[in-house]
Order: sequence, then structure tokens, then C-alpha cells
Amino acid sequence: MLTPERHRKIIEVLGEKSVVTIQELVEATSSSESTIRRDLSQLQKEKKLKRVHGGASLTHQKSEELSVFEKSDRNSLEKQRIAQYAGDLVETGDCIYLDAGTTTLKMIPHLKDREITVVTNAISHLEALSEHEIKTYLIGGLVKSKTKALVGSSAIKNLSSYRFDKVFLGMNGIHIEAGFTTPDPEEAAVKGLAISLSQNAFILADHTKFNETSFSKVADLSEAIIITNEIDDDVIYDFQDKTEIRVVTP
Amino acid sequence: MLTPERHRKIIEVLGEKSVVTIQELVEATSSSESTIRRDLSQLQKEKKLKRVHGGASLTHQKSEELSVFEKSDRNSLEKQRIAQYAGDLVETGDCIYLDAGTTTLKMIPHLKDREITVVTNAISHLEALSEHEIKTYLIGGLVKSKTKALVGSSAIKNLSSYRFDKVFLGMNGIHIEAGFTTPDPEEAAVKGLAISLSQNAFILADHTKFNETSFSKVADLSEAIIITNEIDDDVIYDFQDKTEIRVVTP
DNA sequence: CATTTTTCAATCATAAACAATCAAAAATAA
DNA sequence: TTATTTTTGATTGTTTATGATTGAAAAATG
Repeated sequence: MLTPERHRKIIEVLGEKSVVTIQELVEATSSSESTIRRDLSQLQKEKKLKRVHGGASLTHQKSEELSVFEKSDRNSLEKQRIAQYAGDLVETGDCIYLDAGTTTLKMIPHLKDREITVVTNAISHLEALSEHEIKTYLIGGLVKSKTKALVGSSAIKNLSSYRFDKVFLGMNGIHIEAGFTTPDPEEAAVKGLAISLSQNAFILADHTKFNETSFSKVADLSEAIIITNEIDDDVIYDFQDKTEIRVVTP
Repeated sequence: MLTPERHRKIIEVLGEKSVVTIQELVEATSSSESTIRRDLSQLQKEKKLKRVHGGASLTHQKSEELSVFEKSDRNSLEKQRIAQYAGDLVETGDCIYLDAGTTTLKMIPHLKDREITVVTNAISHLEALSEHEIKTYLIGGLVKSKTKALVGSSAIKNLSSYRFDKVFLGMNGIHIEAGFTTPDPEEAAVKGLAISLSQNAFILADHTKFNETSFSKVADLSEAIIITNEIDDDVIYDFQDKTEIRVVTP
């Protein structure tokens, strides 16, 4: 296996799992431990990952102080766990909506081998979906070139012709009074509609999103179930009057 | 095997695999290691690939250039000219439909700097469209994982809500009696509908498509204008009774 | 805390891949 | 045809990547 191929594989595995052991990589690439160690050193130098004892973990591109480094690492792992939990909720035969966003993207590997149908507004999810052989519908609409998501009135019209068993969304702000919020009004409209199209709407959010508000309101707290993890008990206490909140324990 | 042929082959293999070993190329071209090494050096100098120990890997290129190389046919230049002619037909303010396919993809660089709106069913065109900052709508529908095009009843429904100044389509077969044909029935349905949504539908086809028929009928010859080049005079004579045919001269 | 186990970086021999060179073969020109 | 240039494949010594081995360092265990 050639070096760039190996590197790509390593990054790919990390993208799906957030943390990986050297042994796993040795197997995945059928090369020796020494080689993997060298690869990891190099990729670390290129800031593509962070070495940890026994393997490697994702790193966020932000090159700030060390504590922040660790924090963003933990977030990614957090997202990973949330994504896995959410993925496990999906049952054979379900028709689900998958919103654009990094957490929902991480759900895809966990949707494998169930005969489900996915509807999405995220062009960036298509590759992973097709890799895992999942039947996929894209809603129509204006292509937002920055985020590669579909928005606009035509997206709304198109989306409203579907109904879902379950809906999974990312969210930027979750607040007791402001409810669910997100920066972009157009994306907010799409998210809000998606929530209303299913009896089971799930918001995937790590702890950093709580008590934050963003520009555009998507929905009231009561309209969707929150999936999160590593959150203070008093925060849960505050929210559980307003909506169902599920905490994923590691 | 001739040098340009070898080079094309190398790029083609790379397009499919991203990374390739020298040994694989030696086999694929039945030439010696030395020759392949020389080829790789040269192609690297031309920025077409990047050499790595043991072989070569893709460099990041603009999407339309990439797919130009993927198709290793000598018709590539022909398609290029047709695409340019078609691109020049588009006027400021136009709203056009761009079908999936290699020739229509090549139109995109020629659409620059006019304030147009593009509607397409081709996910593979999005990157190039966004690179050239063209306002783009995607129709909704089922994602066909092989061709990355949108098809199905939902695509049809979605597409039928638009009207276009001009429509540009690729086509597999053009035949005096069978009309316009293409292998996939689902894609044929989308193409056929697109043609009916504009007063100006253009079929982009190099000379190899003439007097060929494929499985699914898209439309009658009279429904669209054919753009082609390098075609025998007697073929033109046959067709010009049935429809308008424009020959792009180099 | 001491001990055991695992993981690590450094070193080294080996095998693979490399650039450079050269002669034969093929293509082109005279 | 012959002469000249270009392309090719084999050979050379050199460089690079790899995997095994080692003792040191770090976690895990008791």
C-alpha cells in the first residue's frame, strides 16, 4: 500500500471513528506498526490528526492553546457518540430525514445494512450515503454554494411533499426561552419544516450548544427530542420540563 | 503503445483509483518501468499528477479539467468545441437547464460572468458551477448512485415546475427514425421533460452519436436543435429535413 | 508503591524504488 | 536506401521506505 493511500485511509477511519488504535490501522492497511507510527508522526506534523497514547485522534484545525485543542477533540468524540446513538434509533424500513451538518454526517456509517430510505438537503452527505449503499432522495432547491446545502422556497415546497418516520437535525443554539435557533434564516426554514413532518424529530447537539441562541428560530423546544451527552445535571433539570432530553453516556 | 496514449491511460487509471503503483501501470500499458517513470516525471511537470514513492497520486485539480481527462477519448476536443459553442448561446439573464453528462459539464467554464440561473439534475456539475459562481438550482429526486444524477417521479414532478430560456442535453443516440435515445429509461424521462419545458432545446452530440439508437426514446428529432461538428455532408443532408442541425467548425 | 504490560522512539538490515546512463530499437529525415 | 533523432528497455549504483528489534517511557495492574 502506497503512502498517500495509507494516509488517506487513516484520515478516513478517523473521520468515522474519531479515535483509532495503532493496531486497528495496522490491520486496515496491512502494514507494520513502525510504518503506521511514522505515518502518524507525519500526519500530526501536517496537523491532520493528533497522536495519543495507543493511537490517534481527530484534531480540529483550530490551532489555539492546548486546552482548547483537547476540548475540541472531546467535542468531536462527543458528536461521534451522539451520532452513533441516533443511528441506532433508526429501524429497518424507516424513512428518515437527515439534515446537513457534521453530526448528522457521522450518523451515516451507523445506518448500514438496514433497508431504509434517506431524504436529505445535504449534498455533502451523498458520497457517504452512496458508499454505504443507502437509498437516497435529495430535495430540490437552490444550492447554497458555501455549505452545499439546498435551501429556498423550492426546497421548502419539495420537502413538504414528504413524511418521515424520524427526522435528525443539527442545531446551533438551544435555549430555554428562544427554543432551537440557527444562524441562517433559509436553513432555519428548512429545518423547521422538517421537524413538522414527523412525529419523531431529534436534535443532535453537544453540550456547547446549550443556553446559546442564534439568529433564526427553528422551532420550540417541545417540538423535538434533544440527544446530547456530558451535560450538567442542572441543565438537564432546566430543560426537561420543556422537552424530552436524552443523554448518551459513554 | 504510443506516448500520448500511455499518458491518457495513466491519467484515466488515476481518475478511477486516486493512487496507482508503477507496477500496475507497467501492466496496464505493457511497457517498461523506465518508460513509466519517464511518463510520470513528465506528467508531474505538467501538474497532471503527483509522484509518490512507488507510484503516483492525483493532484487537486478543477473538476472540469479532471473529468476532461477521465474520458480518454479523442472526441474530447470535439466535445470541447461543441460545449464552447453551446455556452456562447447563453445570454445574460437566461435561465437554463443543464443535463447530466460530460459535454454539458464542459459548457460550465464558458458560462462565466453572465448573470444566469442554472437548473440541473447533475450532482457532479455542482462543483464546477460553484467554482464559477453560477446561481444553481438542483431538482429533487432519487439519487442514482452510479451516475450521480437525479431521476424518478419526484425529479419529474420537481422539474416540471420550471420553465427555461434554453435547455442543453447530452444524448447517446440520434437516428432519423428512432429520434433521440438514451440507455436509461429514467434518465430518458427527465431529458424528455426538460426538452418540453423550453422553446429552445439543444442536443450536444459529437459525430459518433449519429445513426445510433439506444434503449429509451427521449423525443422526436423535431423537438430539439442538434449541435455537433465534423460530420459528413450527406449525414447533414439526411437530418436537416427533420430538424435544425448546427455544425461547429473548428 | 512496585510490578507488569503496553506503547513508544531509535536503530538497523533489507528490500524496494529511484535517477542516471547507455545501447538497441523505432521513428523520422535526407 | 542511409543517416539522424527519438524513444525505449536494461543496467548501474544510490536513495528511500519498510519491518523487526531494542531499551526506554508510559499506562495499567495488583
